[in-house]
Amino acid sequence: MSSMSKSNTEQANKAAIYTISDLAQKFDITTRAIRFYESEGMLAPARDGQKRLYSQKDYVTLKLILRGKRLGWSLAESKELIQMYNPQSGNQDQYQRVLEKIEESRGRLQQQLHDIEIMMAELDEHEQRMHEVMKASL
Amino acid sequence: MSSMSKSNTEQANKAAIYTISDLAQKFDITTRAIRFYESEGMLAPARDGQKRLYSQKDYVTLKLILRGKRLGWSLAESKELIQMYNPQSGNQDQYQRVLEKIEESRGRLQQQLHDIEIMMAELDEHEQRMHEVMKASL
DNA sequence: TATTACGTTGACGTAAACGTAAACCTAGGA
DNA sequence: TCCTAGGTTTACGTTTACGTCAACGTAATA
Repeated sequence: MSSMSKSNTEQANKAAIYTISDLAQKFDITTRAIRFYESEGMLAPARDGQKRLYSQKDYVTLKLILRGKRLGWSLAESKELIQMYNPQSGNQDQYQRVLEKIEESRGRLQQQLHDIEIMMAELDEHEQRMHEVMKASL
Repeated sequence: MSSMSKSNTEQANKAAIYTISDLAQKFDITTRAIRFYESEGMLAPARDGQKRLYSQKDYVTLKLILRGKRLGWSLAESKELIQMYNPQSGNQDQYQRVLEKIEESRGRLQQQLHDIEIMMAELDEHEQRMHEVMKASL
């Protein structure tokens, strides 16, 4: 009836909460790893008594961490990125520093992009040679 | 005068030889690292008495190792790749296994490519937000 | 009520990839 | 002949990123 109420799914999403083993399953990592990331100051789950309760934000943070890992970033580097994404009120100078870090990250990603292109090309080449050698060996 | 002789530069390249500190300088790594890679069976430089002499092939191998590192590959993984590139006479089965490894490497590189695209997009987004916040804070 | 499942906090262990220091050799100048 | 600059081996130390117990709490379930 009301066009003013936010969708229930949105409400549900905001309230979405995971246990530590939920996340471990979803991301195929161990609970130990998740606790370790917390000890490194990368996660700060809520608590129900002793038990950790992870929000959607924690979920996203974990996704960032693991994406970083796949790209060979250290946890320290991913932590910087994550902190960068977390809104921090600051002065112009600090904004400037964040912009520099963004540029830095971009630079690294571009280098990796370049490395991947070369590796792909070399794999292609090698595959061709392999096919030839295989034919010759028949 | 002869169209049969290989170019001198090619000869020169084959003879190209580096000391360990030459390579350390060129790649901006320590000699310790280079010796470590050898101890891991990834390099096998010639010797002049005690001293190591690195060929063009060693140079290329080092390049592969470092490219792998930039992409977050372990030395063990890079070693596999390097061995894959080294011509090994084998049977059809072994060729098949090499082809599978090539596919595997490609898969990983594609995942990384995808991760990079997402990261880049997120960096762009965040930069936009930063600019807005900076304007607002003036 | 006893078990099972899942959670917690220590705390020590481990693999990878070098760093660092000691103790030595050796060829080429001053 | 004595440095100095480079090279060598051996060996222990260090950082990162968790793995692996142990010892315990708690909630649902047979």
